[in-house]
Amino acid sequence: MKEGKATQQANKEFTEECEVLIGAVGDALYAIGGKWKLMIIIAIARGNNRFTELQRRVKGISARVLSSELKEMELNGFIVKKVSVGYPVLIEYELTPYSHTLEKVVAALTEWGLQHRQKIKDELSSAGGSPS
Amino acid sequence: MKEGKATQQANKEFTEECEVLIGAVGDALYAIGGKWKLMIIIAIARGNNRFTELQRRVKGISARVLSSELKEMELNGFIVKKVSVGYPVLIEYELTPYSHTLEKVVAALTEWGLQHRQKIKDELSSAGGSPS
DNA sequence: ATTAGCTGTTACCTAAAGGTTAGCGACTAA
DNA sequence: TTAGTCGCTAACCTTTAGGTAACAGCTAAT
Repeated sequence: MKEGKATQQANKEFTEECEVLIGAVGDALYAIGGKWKLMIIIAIARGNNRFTELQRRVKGISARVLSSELKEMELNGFIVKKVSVGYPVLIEYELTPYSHTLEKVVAALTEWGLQHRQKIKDELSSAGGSPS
Repeated sequence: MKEGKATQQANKEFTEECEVLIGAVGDALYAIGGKWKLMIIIAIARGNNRFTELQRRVKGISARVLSSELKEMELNGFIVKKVSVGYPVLIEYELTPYSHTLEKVVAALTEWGLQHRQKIKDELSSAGGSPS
């Protein structure tokens, strides 16, 4: 059970680093967690700027939830709502520069999601592919 | 409103790509979403392999939730539970190779989380730093 | 005149996630 | 003997995310 002082010190730093990292993912998940926010960001980034467009693109989201997510995301500085007072009134949602800081996160998550789906598919087809 | 055929084709591919991406993040969030899973993975990766250790490291998690998360993560192939039948019985959780595929995701998320926390802190101190 | 699209809001409800408290069985240390 | 650690589990409860349905005011098309 004995540890030298150097080892103890190393452990302590390791532990602290660990807590910082855990805190950081906690913050990140708090801000962009949930089922929809990242999907909405992807959709807007891909040129879907209008409410109904988003509703169609983000499969399964309801108007109520889309509306409340957009509001929250605007409040938190991820998107801006632009109202063109032309005719008819045109409402568009756009990403702020801040939401572009999420690019790496989105990229990592989509990449992982793609290979994860592939893995699940492979497992299913090898396990239950041709049942007796 | 007119679009050439080439433009329409480009739009269609863009749209499809968008749906694939949205589907992928959806899958990813389904598998590793929620408040705790990534935190637990970080903690285990940092050498916290035992139940009580994890409970202490992942601040705020309850025994009930930790237990059920560990079970689910074992089921989904992210961790393994090792029982050493020595004395006393020693139970350790370890990451599988598969959970290491999450490294990029974890890295991106922690990096973003760190700068996000910094941003929030800056906003607070400049907005409410020295009220009259 | 009716229908449909656009951009939401409101009220209501369900399901899932997660928190709280308590305790068990086996052990150890004071 | 008492108190504490470890690795949970059960029962119960609260909170929150999210779904459903209806409707609103406006315009455009049939």
